[in-house]
Order: sequence, then structure tokens, then C-alpha cells
Amino acid sequence: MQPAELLASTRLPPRTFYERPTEDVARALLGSALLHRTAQGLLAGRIVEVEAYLGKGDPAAHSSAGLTHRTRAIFGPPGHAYVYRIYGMHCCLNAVAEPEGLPGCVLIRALEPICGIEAMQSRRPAARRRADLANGPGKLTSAMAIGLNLYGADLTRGQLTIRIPDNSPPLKVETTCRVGISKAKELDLRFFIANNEFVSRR
DNA sequence: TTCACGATTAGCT
DNA sequence: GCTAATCGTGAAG
Repeated sequence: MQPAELLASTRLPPRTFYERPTEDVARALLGSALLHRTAQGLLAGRIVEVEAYLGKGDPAAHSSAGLTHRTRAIFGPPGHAYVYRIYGMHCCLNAVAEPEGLPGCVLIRALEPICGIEAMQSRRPAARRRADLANGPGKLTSAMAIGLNLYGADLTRGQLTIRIPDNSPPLKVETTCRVGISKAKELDLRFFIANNEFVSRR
């Protein structure tokens, strides 16, 4: 898809879009587009898989430890990026939800590449298929050139944005427990588009 | 100051 | 299916 075509068929949501319960924001983000304007051109993908991380009552969430230097963005105003490094080598991208002062964020886990696919392929030489470019939280940030420099970035404006489709057809969504956690496995807070080949796992 | 571990990935068996 | 890579974070002392 051409960048102009993508911009014409989507719109930037207001900050109130994110100022809702985290689980609602997570579901609403499915089918939307993540865009990163880089020096090498526009990188973009359709969000096909997310996870909700809550505040109180969710021991799997980073924010369960309270307000710290690392997690300050999660407690900040909604619609901003919470980026963290995992296993000392990969980065993961979250969208902050809930009103300012309340913790809650949505982990973006997988994308269907839309724009800048060649640039993504050069950034992800290990991916041999298009479906492997961004089918995991670390793969996604690598393909999209998202790093810790984007910590706290405003997703409603600027170089890293999320855009909502103008006419969003109803999506069939599947719900499971979150991937890779050791606590709160009983909570079903992973959401992905059913029968989609770009999700990280089925 | 020390230390165990993690919202992962890629490569090998 | 198994495991190395690699380091900031947060809890404990």
C-alpha cells in the first residue's frame, strides 16, 4: 500500500481514545495502523495482536511495582509510548491507556507490514517470509526501527503514531492468556485477529 | 552493592 | 523442543 493511500483511509484518534479502561483500548487497537516516519521513509503496519497490562490486581504488569523511573510513562498521560528493553537485547512497545495517574498499557505484539516492507526486510535479515517480519513484540520494534529513544513519545502526533481506520469492518477477535508471563496466567488479556497469519502464535 | 531474572529471539537438535 | 545471548531493573542486604 502507498503511504498516501494509508493516510487517506485512516485518521488520528484524539487522546480520549486512550483515556479508557486498558482492555477496551487493547481491543480498539486491533486493526489500526502503527506508523513510524524515519529517515529511510515511512514504516507502517496493521496491528493484529495486543496484550493488556493492568495496574492493581495484575502482578504480571511492570506497573505492579509502583511508580519507578522505568514505569513512569505508564502512570503518565494516555496516548504515549512506553518502551522497555527485555532480556538485555530487545525492545517492546506499549501504548499507555487510562486517565493520567492510573497505570495501564497495551503491548503491541504483532503487525501485518503495510508500508516500507523492503526497509523492514533489510532490518530483519532473519525473517525469510513477510509474515515473520513483525510477528512478535521484539521483531516488531526491530522491523519498525523503534527503540528506547521513543520512550514517552506522543502517539497522537509526531514521528510515531497510531491511526484508526475510517471504516472499520467488525473483526473476529480471539482471546487467550498472555504470552511469556509467570504470574497472573489466569487472566485472559491477549487479543488477536482470528485466522490472521501475522500473529505471533495461535 | 549484589544478584536473580525477565511481557524474547534465533539457531540448532 | 532446548538454550545461549545479554543487561537494566528492582528487591534484598
